[in-house]
Amino acid sequence: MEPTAVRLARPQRADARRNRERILEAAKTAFAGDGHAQIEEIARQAGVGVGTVYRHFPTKEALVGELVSERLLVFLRNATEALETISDPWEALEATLRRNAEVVSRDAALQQTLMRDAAAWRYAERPRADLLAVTAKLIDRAKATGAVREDLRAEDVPMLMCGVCSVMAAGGGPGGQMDWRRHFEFTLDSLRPPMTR
Amino acid sequence: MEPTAVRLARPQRADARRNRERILEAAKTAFAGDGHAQIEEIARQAGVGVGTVYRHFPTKEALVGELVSERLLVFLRNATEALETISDPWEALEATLRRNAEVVSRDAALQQTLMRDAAAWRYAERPRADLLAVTAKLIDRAKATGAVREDLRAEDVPMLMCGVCSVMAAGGGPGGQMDWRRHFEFTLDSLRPPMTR
Amino acid sequence: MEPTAVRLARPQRADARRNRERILEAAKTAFAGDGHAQIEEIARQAGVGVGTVYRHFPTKEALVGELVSERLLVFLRNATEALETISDPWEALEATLRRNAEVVSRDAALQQTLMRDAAAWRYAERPRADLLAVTAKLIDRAKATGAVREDLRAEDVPMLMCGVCSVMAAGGGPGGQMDWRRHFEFTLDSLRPPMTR
Amino acid sequence: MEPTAVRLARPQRADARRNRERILEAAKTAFAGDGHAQIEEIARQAGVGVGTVYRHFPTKEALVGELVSERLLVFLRNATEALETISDPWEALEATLRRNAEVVSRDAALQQTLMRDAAAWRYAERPRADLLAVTAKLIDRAKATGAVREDLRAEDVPMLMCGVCSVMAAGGGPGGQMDWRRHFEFTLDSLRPPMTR
DNA sequence: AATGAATGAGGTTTCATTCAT
DNA sequence: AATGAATGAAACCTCATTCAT
Repeated sequence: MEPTAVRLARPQRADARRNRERILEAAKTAFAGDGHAQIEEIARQAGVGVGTVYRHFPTKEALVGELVSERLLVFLRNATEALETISDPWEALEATLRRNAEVVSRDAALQQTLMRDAAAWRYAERPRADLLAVTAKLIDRAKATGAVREDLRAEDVPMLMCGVCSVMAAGGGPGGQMDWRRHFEFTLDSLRPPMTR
Repeated sequence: MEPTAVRLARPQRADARRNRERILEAAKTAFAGDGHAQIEEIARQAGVGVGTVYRHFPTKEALVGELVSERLLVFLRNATEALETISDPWEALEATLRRNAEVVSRDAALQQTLMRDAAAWRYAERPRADLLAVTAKLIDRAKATGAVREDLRAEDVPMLMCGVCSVMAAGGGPGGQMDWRRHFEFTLDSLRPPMTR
Repeated sequence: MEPTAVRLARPQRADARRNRERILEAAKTAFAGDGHAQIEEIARQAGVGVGTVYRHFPTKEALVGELVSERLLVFLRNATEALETISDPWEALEATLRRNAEVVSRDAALQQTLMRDAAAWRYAERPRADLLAVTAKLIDRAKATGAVREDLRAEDVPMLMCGVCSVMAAGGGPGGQMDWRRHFEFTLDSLRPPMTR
Repeated sequence: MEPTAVRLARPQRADARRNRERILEAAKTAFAGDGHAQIEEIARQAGVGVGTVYRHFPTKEALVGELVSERLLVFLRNATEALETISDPWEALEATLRRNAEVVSRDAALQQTLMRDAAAWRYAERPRADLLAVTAKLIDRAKATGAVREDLRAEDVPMLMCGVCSVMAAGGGPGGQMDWRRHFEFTLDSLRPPMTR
């Protein structure tokens, strides 16, 4: 199934791969709490030594960056799928954003990172670009039917989702009055063409 | 040696008050940079010892909370003023939000706090309630003219501004593509009544 | 006894001063072994927390530098004393070098540092310069009587003593055949004017 | 599967030997910088895995020891050659020392080791003994002509060279005033018979 | 024989907070 | 009231060596 000829870069030892996954998994869990996590704890949870973590990820930042990348790939998958399976342009865009928001809402790590650890983005350039491209397609299709405002750009989407994420991360907010789903609906509405007043 | 009789009426209160102000001022400056600040540095800038900082604020969190409170009072003032001086309901609301956003944009400390240091909100309960009350008046007036959506609530405003703040804090974001003013305009649009489609 | 007017810089709290001494003392002992020492261990020996060590010395290097400085002051004292009390120029120079070599021989930390931790020298610029000045006087006096070679310079002394130190640090050397006192005698001889052959 | 019969005569020894050479070469280069080197880096430079390094040398110390041995053999060759080709005893001794010093000066690894890594000497017993023997011959010849002091011993030479090496390793020293060649000249002078005063 | 993944004991440094002076 | 010295739990990262593949 895997044509050997294609294996250009190291096939990577099975156990190493498994460890890598375990570390990523442990990191995800560790960050999930409040967005903070120590390498030692991640290592312990993954059942490996700290050195192993550092073998796989040169820096804590790189580890977080990988987490972000992984998530972006999920976003990308959702976006691509919506583009291909949902015929109504607005519905496709909405479904994409809604699914991705739900994905993020399950993981504080990403929220925190999407917003504050700007440096980690460096490690996720590729998936970010890809996601942006698909987003642009979704938007263009929607513009064609007049479902979204004319001035909407693909780059607006991460910006808008950043806002949604911040509400998630606020965790209910001061009076427990912050509901990210409500914020999300406002955000969706803001994508619509303006009223003719 | 110490005239006890005088102490009852809180003598040298002036000294303490001045120190308090100095600490707050120093903290504002310190946080302004990137939202991080060490107590020791704040103390030095204020020209006092760390111990003095802790005499005035039991905890770093409390200090940040006070900063937030102060800012909320500014918000409150802006909101009250708009309510009293701008006759058009929508313009009053818009002006309030715009001014307050500009205020926040000048100070990373508040941005960071508004979003991540949820705990600090505890120390600002009073001004928060007051601000909410005035905001409610601004919104009600606007609803009466149909300028804003019917389901808009005063509690939505901090939530929406949280989103705007997060974009400020992102400082341009990954590709330097995040512009909080643009996000603010989207947010304003989302307050409007939905199109009749 | 202490004229208050003179107290220009912080009188420094008594306990702080004591701690500083204790840390220095502990560091001396710790390094004495094999020239290696950990901050934690030094702190424990001094009966203080690591933080205290870092309050007094910003960096491990700075701590070592202080150790070097202290030692240089001892050298300086020996040199000055010899200059003042020993009338024969050669004997004064010889006594200085001999005493200082003995001082160093009791402490591996300094030996190691004198030779390998070049960076630590930065923290000892002042005493180094002073020592060099007195050494120059000792040498000039000796030159006048023809007791030392004409081309000898004050800067040669640290260089020559570096050699002696390295033999100390070698601790007997491979076959246990290295005796720094013997090396010292060779070194002394090399200061003499060349034979007329 | 594995032809046991053949294995008795140590087959593929060529491979192993080549690896060994490559490791040694890489180590030499790696140490040349500042005397520090990590096994992993050495392995990479040699194009082998760390495990292979450890197969050839049980310990980092042993590897360094081998490096020292190699160098001692060069010294030995120089000494032997001088003994055979230079008729004037003093000139032969001087040339030997001068050449060997130059050799060392090109390689920080050896300098560092000659002085501080006393343990590594253990791995170089044999060449050390040989070198000592030839040195003794050089010295004896020189003594016969009165060119060197009567109390000079072969064992003094490594001791004296240790001093010279330390000056090399100091790399210019604190004020950049340490010149190992100057130290070497002093050292040479100290070998001479004392003046009759 | 070779590989390189894994280990984990260090090592340095930071900083919110407490407490003796 | 004020001071700033002291604390010590984290936090990140390195590297000689072992061991499964």
